[in-house]
This record gives sequence, C-alpha cells and structure tokens, in this order.
Amino acid sequence: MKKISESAVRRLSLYLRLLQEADAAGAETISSGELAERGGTTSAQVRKDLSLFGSFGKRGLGYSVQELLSRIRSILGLQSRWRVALVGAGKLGSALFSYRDFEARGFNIRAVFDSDPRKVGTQWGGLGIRADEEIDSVVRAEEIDIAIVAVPADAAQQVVDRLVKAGVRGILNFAPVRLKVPRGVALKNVDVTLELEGLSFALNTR
Amino acid sequence: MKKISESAVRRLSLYLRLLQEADAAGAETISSGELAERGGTTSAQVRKDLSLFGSFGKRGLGYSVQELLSRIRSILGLQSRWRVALVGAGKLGSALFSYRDFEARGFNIRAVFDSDPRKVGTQWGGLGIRADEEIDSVVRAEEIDIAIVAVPADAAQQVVDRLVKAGVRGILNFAPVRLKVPRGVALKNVDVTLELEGLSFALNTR
DNA sequence: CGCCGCTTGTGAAATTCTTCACAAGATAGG
DNA sequence: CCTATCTTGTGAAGAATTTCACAAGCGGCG
Ligand SMILES: NC(=O)c1ccc[n+]([C@@H]2O[C@H](COP(=O)([O-])OP(=O)(O)OC[C@H]3O[C@@H](n4cnc5c(N)ncnc54)[C@H](O)[C@@H]3O)[C@@H](O)[C@H]2O)c1
Ligand SMILES: NC(=O)c1ccc[n+]([C@@H]2O[C@H](COP(=O)([O-])OP(=O)(O)OC[C@H]3O[C@@H](n4cnc5c(N)ncnc54)[C@H](O)[C@@H]3O)[C@@H](O)[C@H]2O)c1
Repeated sequence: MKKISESAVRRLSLYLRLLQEADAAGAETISSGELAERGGTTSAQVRKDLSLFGSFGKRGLGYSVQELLSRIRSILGLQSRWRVALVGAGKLGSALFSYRDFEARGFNIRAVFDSDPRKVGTQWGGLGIRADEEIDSVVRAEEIDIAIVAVPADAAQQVVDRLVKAGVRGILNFAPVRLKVPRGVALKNVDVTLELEGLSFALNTR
Repeated sequence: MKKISESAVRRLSLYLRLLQEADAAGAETISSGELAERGGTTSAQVRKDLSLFGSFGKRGLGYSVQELLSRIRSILGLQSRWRVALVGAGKLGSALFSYRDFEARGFNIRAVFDSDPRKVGTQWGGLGIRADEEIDSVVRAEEIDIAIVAVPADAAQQVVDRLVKAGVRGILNFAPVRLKVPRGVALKNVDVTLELEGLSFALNTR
C-alpha cells in the first residue's frame, strides 16, 4: 500500500469532524469544495486525500455524508473502541480524564496510574487509581492498546518503557521530552510550549 | 526574507529545549550530529535549519551552546516576555494556568476570563477571574499579545472575535473547531483527539 | 434522448522539504 | 609548518506533497 503522509491522516481526522458537524446539521451529501472551505484547505487536496483510499464520491453530486463518515472511520480504525490507560493523575491528567470527547470518539479510558501514594487507591469516576508498579499486570489484564502519558518529563521515559514492555502499542505523550520507543510502537507528542513558541515566532516576524 | 516552514520552526523550538538540557549538563559546545541524535533528526537537517538564519557554528568544532541558545531565542522572539491571557477557567484552563513551564519560557499569563458568574471574581494565584465582557478593556489595558482559548467549541469563535478586536495577535486554541481569524493574526490549534486518531490509524495499519 | 451544469478522480506540473556530498575552515599534534 | 581529523555551510539531487487542469460520470430538465 502507498505510504500515507502524517498530514494526510491529520486532514482525514479533520474531515471526520467536519462530516459529523454536517451530519448533525442534516446534510445528506457534501462536496470536496465544501469540505475544503470548512477545513481550510483546497478541494483538490480533499479529493487527493480521499483518493488515497478509494473512490467514495459521485461525480456531479459529491460525497454521501453517511458513507464518507463510515469510510473515514474505517480508514482511521475507529469502528471499534480503543482501550486506553492514563498515566499521571495530576492537573493535566485529571483534565484529560474528565474530557468526554475521548469516550465519544471511541477512546475508552480503562485504567489510571500514578506514583503518588496519596493518590493511589482514590476513586476517579468509578475507576481506582493504581500504583505505577501495577502497570504491567493491569495493562495486560485490561488489554490496553494506547497510553496517555501525563507525568513529569523526568519520569516519562521510565513510564513508557514499562508501558511498552506490558504491550502498549501507541503512546500519546504530553511531557516535554523526546521519548525513545521501539519500532512497532506509535508515538505522538503534544507539546504546548512548542506551539506557543511557534506563535512567538510568527508574531516576531511580521 | 526566505519563507520559513512551520516544521523548521518546530524543530528550532526543539533544538532550544535540547540546548537547555545540554547547557544544564554543562556542555560548552555541541555538534549538529549531537543535536540531531537527541532531536530525532539528521545532522544535515539541523545545519540546514540553522543556516536559514545565519552561520552560527565553527567548522571542526560545532556550535557554542550559549551562543546558539541566544541565537535561537532571538529567532523565535523569546528574548522578552509575552503577555498572555487565558480564556476559559475550566478543567483544562486550570491545568494550563498552573503549568509553570510557560512562565519559565517567557509566557506570562496576566489575565484569566470566564463567562460563568460563579467563577468570575474568584482568585487564581493572585489573579482575579474576569468576566467575558471585560475582554476588550482588560486585553487593551494589559497589552495582551497572545490568548490561550480553552472554552467549549461552540463559544470559541465568539471569544476569538472579541480577542482579535481587542488587539490580540496570536491565538492558541484548544477547542475542536476550525477558527476564523483575520490575516495578521497567528493561530495554532492543539487538538488532542486528532492526535489520538492519528495513533488509531497507525495501530490500525500495521 | 440530448444537453447542461456540477463535481469527482487523477495524471502531470509545480512547489516545498529533506538528504546527499563535498569544499573549506578550524584545531591538535608532531 | 604540515598533516590528520572534525565539522560546518551549502549547492545540487532527490523525495514528498500540493496544486493544476481536464476528461469523464452523474442527475436534472426540456
Ligand atoms: N499542566 C499543564 O497544563 C501541562 C501542559 C503541557 C504539558 N504538561 C506536561 O504534562 C505532564 C504533567 O503535567 P501536570 O501539570 O499534570 O503535572 P502534575 O505534577 O500536576 O502531575 C503529574 C502527576 O504525575 C505523577 N507521577 C510522577 N511520577 C510518576 C510516575 N513515575 N508514574 C506515574 N505517575 C507519576 C505525579 O504523582 C502527579 O500526580 C508534565 O510532563 C508537564 O510538563 C502539562
Ligand atoms: N479537558 C481536556 O482535557 C481537554 C482536552 C482537549 C481539548 N479540550 C477542549 O478545551 C476546551 C475546554 O475544555 P474543559 O475540559 O476545560 O471544559 P470545561 O467545561 O471544564 O471548561 C470550559 C470553561 O469555559 C467557560 N466558558 C464557556 N463559555 C465561555 C465564554 N464564552 N467565555 C469565557 N469562558 C467561557 C466555562 O464557564 C468553563 O469554565 C473545550 O473546547 C474542550 O473541547 C479539553
């Protein structure tokens, strides 16, 4: 299969959201031009992105919102739910835990870990916070696929090593460090400071 | 001046962090190869990125950590502090507000806004939460440059319109919507769901 | 049925980004 | 002073991504 660029995947994810909005607004059908307009891109880009995976549209008509929704869900692997663990029950972790969109999008948080003995054992929305040492057993037992890492930077690599050893295959990292993971494990970073610095650069050079 | 790609700016930001780490570890000098290794890129890429802005290295030796630190800070516009406002004092907003790294990196949060009357007036670390309606006056009075938007998706555009009208020139948006801003205003989005879906795609296709 | 207006899917062109590869500067050691 | 060893800075090549542009399919209407 052709290699799919990261930016194409991001755009698919964006189209998915736009389609959900269009669906909620009652649209039956949508054109590449409309998607482009709402997504801040071009119609050619939209068609190219979709054409990487097949021909989903009808010439003259556009795309069926329902069909495209289900196609993109299937492309992104969102037909079934993913089993997710959250590591780090701090300020950011608690915001993420209570963020309902994850569940709505198919990401099911099934375990929370923290190393602070004062936090271990407390209940978070029906889920007990587990100790760090339990990562291996719980991740295996719950068959966790994806872990969200929200621990301090200097603990992140160690946490990730444990997660990987326990079989986690995808990691979303919020700590400002460049983590090492073996090939075969997918890693994404969210680095808010880096985004702010991007703004700083933009403001600085105009 | 040559156009600088967004990815180049992201890498500069990364190099900055790596340099700070190298500096803390006592390094006087660092080569493009070392930076590349730690940053997960190639030495040619590092040199190319830097060469967009000048020649900072010494052949045979590498780069002076101190000098490169200050060069990159200056390139990114981080010599002086930025005046930042946070809009949305919810779960995510409170995590962001208490995140000390921002201050350390030169982003100074000087105002917090929320529309919830129960929150307005309460103190957050010495800063009173202001009502939404005060955005215009406070942003002007405090000469805010950058706003962090952490309100629900359906309120985000309206909030941004107010911010822009009040003179904010950079926006970091956490709400899952594609915002419209006039040209001249820089906008960055942090979309956690989109990152998770990227992981889903990666896990799905291997 | 035939024409018209609209929109897709896609090669090809254009542009942007990354990697290569090497001349040349810098240092150290003899 | 000369040689060996590093490492930069950068054109040029190569790869990837985006944009262009148009043939062809589809539906509606007279
Ligand atoms: N707070 C923010 O808005 C924000 C924004 C961007 C990035 N981050 C990053 O996210 C991470 C968490 O930030 P935070 O503000 O929630 O910090 P925090 O201190 O509030 O929470 C960190 C939590 O991790 C736990 N922890 C520490 N070591 C651990 C380990 N080995 N295993 C499991 N848990 C461990 C701590 O007990 C604590 O509960 C940090 O890396 C931070 O840089 C935070
Ligand atoms: N919680 C998370 O982890 C998380 C993760 C990713 C994205 N987000 C996004 O960040 C945003 C905030 O999320 P949250 O979890 O903090 O929600 P929240 O409901 O806890 O907080 C939202 C806050 O915004 C305030 N608000 C609403 N309308 C406003 C307005 N017009 N002006 C000023 N303030 C207003 C509310 O009073 C509330 O305090 C949402 O768009 C959400 O989708 C949140």
